[in-house]
Amino acid sequence: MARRVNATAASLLGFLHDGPQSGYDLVQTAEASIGDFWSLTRSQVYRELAAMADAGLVEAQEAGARDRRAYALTDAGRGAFRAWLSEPPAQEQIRYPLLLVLAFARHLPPGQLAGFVAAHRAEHVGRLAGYRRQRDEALAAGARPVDLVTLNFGLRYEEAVVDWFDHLPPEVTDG
Amino acid sequence: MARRVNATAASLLGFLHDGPQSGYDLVQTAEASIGDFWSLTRSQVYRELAAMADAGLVEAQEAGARDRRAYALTDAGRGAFRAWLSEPPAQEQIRYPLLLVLAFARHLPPGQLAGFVAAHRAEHVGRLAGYRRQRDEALAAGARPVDLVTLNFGLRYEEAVVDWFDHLPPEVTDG
DNA sequence: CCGTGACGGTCCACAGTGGACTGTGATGTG
DNA sequence: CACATCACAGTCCACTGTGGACCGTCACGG
Repeated sequence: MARRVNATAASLLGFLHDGPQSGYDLVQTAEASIGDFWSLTRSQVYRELAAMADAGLVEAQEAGARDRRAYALTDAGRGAFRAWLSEPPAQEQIRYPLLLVLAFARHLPPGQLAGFVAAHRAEHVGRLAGYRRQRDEALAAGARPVDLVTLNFGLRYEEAVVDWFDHLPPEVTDG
Repeated sequence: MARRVNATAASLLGFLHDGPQSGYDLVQTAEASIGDFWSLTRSQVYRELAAMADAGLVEAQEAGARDRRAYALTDAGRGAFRAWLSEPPAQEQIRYPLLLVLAFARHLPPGQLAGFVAAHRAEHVGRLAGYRRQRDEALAAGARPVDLVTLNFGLRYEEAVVDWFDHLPPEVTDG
């Protein structure tokens, strides 16, 4: 009985539906397609691939140049992926260190915060611009609404965050 | 030289500024005050307390009833906390399994998603209502804007998410 | 007086993060 | 051509984070 896979492993199985890929490829693929709301690291990918190979969910192919080793989906892997898809997804997790600092702001010398806040705001403004560009490109390429759901999440999220930054009280934004 | 503390340990040091607390207390305190954007678990709290006691950042007091053991801040702990506050906070992390499922929606039988989506929407609607109640209570109690910054983040976030849910294409919401 | 449940903590397995490190092939420049 | 450089591909480790199982202890209601 193939052990239940975790969400990260499942995402790898998902990508392998499009053909065998190496760990390195999978990191790139994942970063590009789900990286905005699902982080994963090299270490994790190789660990999961090894574990899934053990469990028969994927099959390692012959190593190519530079030890490059592609993994192919097996039927058991396809089954494990479908099983994962049918489980109710867990709630999202957010950890925001800046909010932690804000929560302890009374312990900070005044003015200390402004720089941190400005840097984070700039980061979010940049991400928002990036998402808008992505959306425009996708629409120009004829994407359907259903293709934009995850991108739209990012858009709304970043809009909300930038809006929040723009309504912070002066105690927090004045350097 | 007191080792640099991580954000979780630092938050414990922050809470201990208000007086000695046990690990159990700290879990409650943290859950109530920063739980919405900074998760931590029992295991982690006891682990960090032990490590910080080793490093001299906190001091364990005599065990009371039920092995209850309170920890008190030391000067080194106060220093480590201030050092942490002065570091630029990292970017936030979001991991949203539902988006992962949506990203792989083409592998799902139609109709499968609707239930998941509805459940998550309901959860967010509930959280939004809770935040609004909290805000109203805080305002009624005379809170200043600066006291509401983290709560406002939650409010804007949940508003954005619910709005996103309300604009999902029918392929995703129809059961 | 006893069952139940909140209190308070320990322990473990698994998952996730990030950096250090190794070696290899492609590439472009003197 | 030789060689420096850099992207590729993977390994490994320490630390951090998550969640559940488990244990004993006290308080309180029936």
